[in-house]
Amino acid sequence: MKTVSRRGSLAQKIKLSTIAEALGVSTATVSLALRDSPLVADSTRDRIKEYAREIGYIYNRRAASLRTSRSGIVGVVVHDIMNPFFAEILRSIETELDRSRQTFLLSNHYDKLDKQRTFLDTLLQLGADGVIMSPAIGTPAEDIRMVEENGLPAVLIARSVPGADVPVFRGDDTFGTALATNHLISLGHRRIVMIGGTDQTSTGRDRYQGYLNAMQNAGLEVRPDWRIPGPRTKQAGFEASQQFLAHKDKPTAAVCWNDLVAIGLMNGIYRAGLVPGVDISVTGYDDLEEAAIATPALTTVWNGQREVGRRAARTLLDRLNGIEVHGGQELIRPELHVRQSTGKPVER
Amino acid sequence: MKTVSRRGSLAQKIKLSTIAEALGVSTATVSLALRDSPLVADSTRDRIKEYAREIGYIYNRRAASLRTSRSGIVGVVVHDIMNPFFAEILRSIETELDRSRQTFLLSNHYDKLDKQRTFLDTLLQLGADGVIMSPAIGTPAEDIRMVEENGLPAVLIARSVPGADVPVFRGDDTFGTALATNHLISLGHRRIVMIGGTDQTSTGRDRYQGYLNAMQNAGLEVRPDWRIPGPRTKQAGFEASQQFLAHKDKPTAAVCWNDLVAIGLMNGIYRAGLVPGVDISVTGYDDLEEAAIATPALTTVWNGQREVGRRAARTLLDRLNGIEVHGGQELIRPELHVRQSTGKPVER
DNA sequence: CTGAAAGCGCTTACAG
DNA sequence: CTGAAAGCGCTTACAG
Repeated sequence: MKTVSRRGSLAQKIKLSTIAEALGVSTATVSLALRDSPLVADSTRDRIKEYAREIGYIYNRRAASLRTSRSGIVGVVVHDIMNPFFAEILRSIETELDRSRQTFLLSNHYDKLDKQRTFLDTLLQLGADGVIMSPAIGTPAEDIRMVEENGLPAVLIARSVPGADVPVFRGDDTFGTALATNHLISLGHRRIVMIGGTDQTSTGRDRYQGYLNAMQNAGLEVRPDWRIPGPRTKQAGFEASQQFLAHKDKPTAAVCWNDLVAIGLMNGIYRAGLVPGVDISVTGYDDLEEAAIATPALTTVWNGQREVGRRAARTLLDRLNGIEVHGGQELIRPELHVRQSTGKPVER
Repeated sequence: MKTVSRRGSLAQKIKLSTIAEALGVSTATVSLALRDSPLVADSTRDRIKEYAREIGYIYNRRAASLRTSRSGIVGVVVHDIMNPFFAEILRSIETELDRSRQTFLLSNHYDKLDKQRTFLDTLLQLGADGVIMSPAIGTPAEDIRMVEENGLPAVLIARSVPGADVPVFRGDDTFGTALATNHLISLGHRRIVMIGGTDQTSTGRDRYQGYLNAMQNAGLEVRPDWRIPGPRTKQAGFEASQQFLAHKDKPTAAVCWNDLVAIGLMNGIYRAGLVPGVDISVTGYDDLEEAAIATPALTTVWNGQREVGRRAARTLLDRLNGIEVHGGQELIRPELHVRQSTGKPVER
């Protein structure tokens, strides 16, 4: 157990000029050679690259970026990267950005505007090339405009910001929730509750609207207390189960905000001695990998996470490469995946 | 739907000298004022800061960092940030780093050495101040030494790298797995299987060793085919359930690599018409938030994720601040949390 | 308490 | 195909 010091003993910093002097060429030539410029003779290039590798040269991106004003950094900020819904989006963004050798700088904002602002500020200070964001609740269009005006192009995912004229990629939530609700109605359910979510995001409003549309089109009554709003976590779903089961109207089915809420709810239903999919039907939303192996396997709505991430990343890369891109929303069409958590209603 | 161009129309870049000229002071004074140096008169400082805010000045960290060779960036690389085990560690790292106003740059390596190397390289190029890593399987000590020698101090979490003389924070896996195994033995189980994990990581070897120790200390037989190695996911646990249930020796309990595997296994047990915690006892590892709301609530080993993250971050920050720090491993002592997924054995 | 000047390590016209 | 020189936007001795 010996003590370690802050810095290793680096003999002395190796830089372009170190190589240039050693090989008797100019720094311009070294710079061009290392970036495979056709302006440099093959033999010169090979000599330079070989020598650079040999002495362990490390390219200084700060210096380069200061000069070129391109950093190779793309920021990504979402509510919570540990949420599997965002996780799946992030994976496809990562794949796309890796391909273009962009470094991606990730952050959570936990729906806190000031955390989001701090992050955007960091990106501006680092001279990031662009940002992909799922905006925090209450993000004003002005915040988006500010970063854009400072040379940081933005692309939105999952949520839109009214008044912000940038590309947005998200699922068609109204349509998707209607799919789930209609599925329950077609099984014979009449008393259907919606659990989770909030009116404060575009997603929240849209999903509730989809539920309302489906209920009303079927001529079913919608009671205000049939909506149990709340966080979008397993824990919240678990806790909502008590409120749900104690409901005097004995609802027979629940349309859940997402798979996490649905899985939590199903756990709560089990704890109460009932069987989800038999005694109570439950639908999720997102079709996380986990949905298929839940018990019972969860009927849910596939929300195109991969697609959202892929298209958002590509659109941003296009903007970086000077390709013109359309502002405005692009909706991915969701699909219903029927599994075992839904069935015909039984009277309790 | 109008087209958006790559860059907003930024009138012209505002920099220190813009402010200096406007206010008739030097850039040195502006620089010092913005960083609250006591060298600057209060009134001068206030004038400068006020004006900077007014015209929307954005600090250029690349330029500053080029000059000072400190970037304010700390890299964090783990197998998979979406894995809830790492997620909990990351959250506490985030909290610590936020407090010190360090930007944290996150990456997955998915246990691919070259992805890890690319990331470390990026950190070196960006002049990152330090790195916290859960090293990919097979990471040679040489890789750690290289980054350290290039001025990037490293701290390891969750896994150690033999021969690398840097601080390591992880749970005491041998002890923890022995806790779980002993718990099952004390309930009366004799045929206990270990599911998930691999011999290729220090964690994998240690956890298996803990299981072996407990079994042997109790004088119980350990058969080679009582180990079902595999990935550390729900999916893997789910799939292992078939192999487990088909076992000719009819094991009555399973020590799982982690909570994810345990939850997947329990789902598989349900699917087979058996009840975990009654017909088969199952233990997890990590005590994720999810463990407490699983069905049945999972008996598991708390692994000190928060603690690991917090101490790793603090140790790195100490190194950055020139405080001497001890290399070598620090083990967090795990605790057994008994819930409903374990009980006395029943003969099948 | 403030200013003039050098320099961090690159890249990019420009000249040859 | 290669080199000399300017400049990206900061910070830091140094001088006053």
